[in-house]
Amino acid sequence: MQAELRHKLIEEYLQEVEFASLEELSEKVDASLSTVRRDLGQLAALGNIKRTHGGARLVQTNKEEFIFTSRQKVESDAKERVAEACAELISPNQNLFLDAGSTIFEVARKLEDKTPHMVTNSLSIANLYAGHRDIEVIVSGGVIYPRLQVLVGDLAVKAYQSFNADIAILGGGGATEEGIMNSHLLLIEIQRAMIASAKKVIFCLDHTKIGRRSFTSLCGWDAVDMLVTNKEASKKLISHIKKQGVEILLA
Amino acid sequence: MQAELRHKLIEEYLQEVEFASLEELSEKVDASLSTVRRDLGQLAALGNIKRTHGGARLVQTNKEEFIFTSRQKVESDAKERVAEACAELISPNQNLFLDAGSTIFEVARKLEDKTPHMVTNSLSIANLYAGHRDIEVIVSGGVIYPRLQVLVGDLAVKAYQSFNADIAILGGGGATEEGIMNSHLLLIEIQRAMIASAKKVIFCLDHTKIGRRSFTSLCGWDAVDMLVTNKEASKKLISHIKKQGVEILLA
DNA sequence: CATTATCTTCCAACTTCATTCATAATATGC
DNA sequence: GCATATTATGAATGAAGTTGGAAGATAATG
Repeated sequence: MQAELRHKLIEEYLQEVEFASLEELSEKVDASLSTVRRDLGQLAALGNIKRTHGGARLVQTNKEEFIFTSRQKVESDAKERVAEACAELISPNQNLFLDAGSTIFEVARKLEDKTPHMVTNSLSIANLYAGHRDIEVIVSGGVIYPRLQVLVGDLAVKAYQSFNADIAILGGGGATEEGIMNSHLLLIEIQRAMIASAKKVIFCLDHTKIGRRSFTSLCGWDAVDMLVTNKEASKKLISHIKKQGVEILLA
Repeated sequence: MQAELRHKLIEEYLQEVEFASLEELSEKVDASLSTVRRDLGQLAALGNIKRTHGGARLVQTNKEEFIFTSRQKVESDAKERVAEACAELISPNQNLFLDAGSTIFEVARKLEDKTPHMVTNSLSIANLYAGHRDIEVIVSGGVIYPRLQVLVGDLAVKAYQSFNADIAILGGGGATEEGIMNSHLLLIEIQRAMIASAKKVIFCLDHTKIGRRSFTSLCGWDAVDMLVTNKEASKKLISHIKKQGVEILLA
């Protein structure tokens, strides 16, 4: 097997599992431990991967989508581009549902000129526009989920059920051939309510999420109208998703 | 098992259970106590985790990070004393309704040790405890009223109607012989809902509000169980209010 | 103050690492 | 096509890092 092919396989595999041991990778690419060690050394030198004792992991791991503060530093370039592209899709005065999560927060930032009406369960987004006179923000209500700055629970679900949005903009923990996944059950419950009450459903996921698995399945691709991601996302998986009738926007 | 994987497992487990003993973790990741100890030391050094005697807990996201707490100026001495006195009245684990407004925000600050369950329509209070694991904060939902950091409207009213509180702690724009007044109709609508669903109603008003008129009448003294104010308040008016069956607390 | 639990420090067993070397695959020159 | 240079691979080796347990120090508990 070619070195290049191995490198690609290793990266893809790490996207799925976040962390893998040398032995695991050795078996996966059918090469000796020495070779895998060399491969990882090269990939690590390029910065694509972080080498650890006994294995390797994706860089950026631990940066879970739903953990961030409103004072966060600039997110990755990819995330910003995705957010920008998504915001472009919105026309003035549309009614939006906005999910919680760092990517969607970035989208919200870029919506200032569109003066949309937005419903959100993200405290961060609520704070962002709390002092803004021109933008109407409806907060869903709910119990504060510590650390995540998200409102969850019955109150939030009912709130989304009682509104109708033109577009729901959502994030997630990962996406595979089967559909979107997310890590927190409480969030999934709310995201499903958003999907049910919105005319159009757009997911914003940067390339690090494409191919990655997460804790629980949120929905299949049939529930999704559009996926906004960036060019670095796995071409193979993207075309597979496209075949399932999802409109794709590459930032 | 690799160190990296153990770290991930430990963090995930702590997110579930909040606190875990060494032994518990040792079993969970199938490693010796020594190893877990070392792992926790490393995670603690990174700040992801807080080490304790015999175990570890998640580090709480710092509430100081939030926009609104820092924006709050030091309030007047009188207001602070009123807030302190009001907080003293609360016993642990009571269910509270917390109004918006600067005085009530000060009360909320002082409730940290009481670990009450609170429902609020104040974004500032929501932010104050957004990262706090021990205090359950329910946000009412509603439309953000710009400048005031308050949620108003139907969603907020309905939220308060659907809960029952032991105590509602409210503020206002002014108080006269006839009762409490407030400036914003939208707020009054919500405050009335709070009063209707609470067993006990406490108003916190510093002396500058006593005797002052405001735009609209909120309620008469018959709806109020207790008034917390400070010694500088008009004695004459206070005794008049007392005669109407309102318990008075002078800070 | 005594008892127990937990922490720190240390060491031996074990795993993983970097380096070296021989062999296999690939490229280059004639 | 054949011989030779270049590179990639896999195994062997001592070095470095990791692990689990034991012993003494320290902290919690009644």
